[in-house]
Amino acid sequence: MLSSTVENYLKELFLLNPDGETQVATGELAKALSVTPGSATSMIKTLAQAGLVEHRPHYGVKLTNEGRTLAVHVVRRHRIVELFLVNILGMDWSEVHDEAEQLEHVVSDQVISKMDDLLGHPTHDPHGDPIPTPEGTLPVRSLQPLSFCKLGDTVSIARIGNQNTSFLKFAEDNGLLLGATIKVANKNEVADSITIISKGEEVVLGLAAAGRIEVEFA
Amino acid sequence: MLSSTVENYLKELFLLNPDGETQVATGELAKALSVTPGSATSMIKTLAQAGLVEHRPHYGVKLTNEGRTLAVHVVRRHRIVELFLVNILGMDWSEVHDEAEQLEHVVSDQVISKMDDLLGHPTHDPHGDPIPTPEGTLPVRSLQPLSFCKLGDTVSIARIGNQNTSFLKFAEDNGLLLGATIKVANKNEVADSITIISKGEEVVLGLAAAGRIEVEFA
DNA sequence: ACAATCCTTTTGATTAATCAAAAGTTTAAT
DNA sequence: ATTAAACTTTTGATTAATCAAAAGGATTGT
Ligand SMILES: [Mn+2]
Ligand SMILES: [Mn+2]
Ligand SMILES: [Mn+2]
Ligand SMILES: [Mn+2]
Repeated sequence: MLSSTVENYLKELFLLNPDGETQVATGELAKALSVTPGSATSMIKTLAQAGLVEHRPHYGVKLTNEGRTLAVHVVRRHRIVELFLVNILGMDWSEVHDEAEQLEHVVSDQVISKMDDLLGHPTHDPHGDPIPTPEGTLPVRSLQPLSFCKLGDTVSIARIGNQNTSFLKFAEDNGLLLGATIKVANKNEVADSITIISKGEEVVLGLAAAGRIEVEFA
Repeated sequence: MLSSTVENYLKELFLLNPDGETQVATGELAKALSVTPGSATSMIKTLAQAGLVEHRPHYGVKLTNEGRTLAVHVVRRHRIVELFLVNILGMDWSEVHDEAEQLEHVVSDQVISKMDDLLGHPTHDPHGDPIPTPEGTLPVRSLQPLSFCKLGDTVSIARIGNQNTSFLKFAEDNGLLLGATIKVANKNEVADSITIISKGEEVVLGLAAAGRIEVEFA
């Protein structure tokens, strides 16, 4: 049995490097998990010992196939739990991330399977993130950040890549929900801002924030 | 934040001594939690330090009011989760105890409250155990063990005081479900057995097993 | 080539939880 | 009153996870 801590490290390595192409820096991992770099180094060594990651000291770390498989299952549990909390228990999409962060480590495969049935085998979580299948494959979509859109583009919102509660509340308050159609009304690289029309209202966003909203052409 | 370990100790102390009248022996607690007596002693000292239990060395341990309140909340979470797993997710009553044993430590009050709403504010869990209110009060029923029944008694099953998976499966297979009406067809103190009619079929139980089935007169 | 800087790793300590086995207490039996 | 049995507590060690701070690599600018 993997500890919650180990599962969190594996999951974070996957999220920071989903394709397993790059190497994740120790400091980057440490920051994502809110631990000191020394703690991360120490855990990386443990995981390498267990064959779950490959570590090139001073260069970085990467999941092995075995580690990746385990990580993807944690992600599956996280996302199914999130969708369950929203769709079945009626919680707000801005609240469920922290709950799922804990639940992902204790819900059994059987519970996940029952939730999956009840939800009708969903492909995406409340934030638009793909839900891996039980076999570990991920649906792929080609999305682009809202910040890349050009003036006049009409797109629909497909993913919010920021789990922060207040960001999600802000998005909700301004009609920036999954599937919502929006139009780019202004874009000013110098002012670092983009203006969109959502539900007939103008909403102004910094480009950094807009970069965390992913869209597809409708 | 209390650790899962601390919550398990508090909960077990409550279950072993719900009325807070007797003292729980260190060894009894240790056995219930599957730890060595030394581990229990050590944790008891920690809990006493935190004001959650009162410890009389070599005599026993008892929850304080504060400890009891925390324990009852763990019990509430456990039982709501169990009922949720059965009624909403469709799991078997024989499987949910172990799941709930983990989930009770991570589900938030908000999740519990949503489950409670969805379940219609139930008063008892799938095994007939009372669900404490959010304020910590417990519904009381006066039940008696099936082993105390006399020949000819007709009673209905109100609680199964044994969470063991195979016991619960056996009970289910023999129609010994909550609310089922049964009749005592034979009782032999010497042979240590009792025979009941359940769904027209005879079922023979040892008196120890029958002692874990609690009934009320219909 | 040589610092300065920025990371990463190592070292040494700490905390929570546990166990095995030794030591101590209580109780019950002779 | 002793002794034995049963239980509890203490002691000493271990494991997982963490941190602060020291030490060690790598990179970049001069
Ligand atoms: Mn987590
Ligand atoms: Mn999500
Ligand atoms: Mn538990
Ligand atoms: Mn129960």
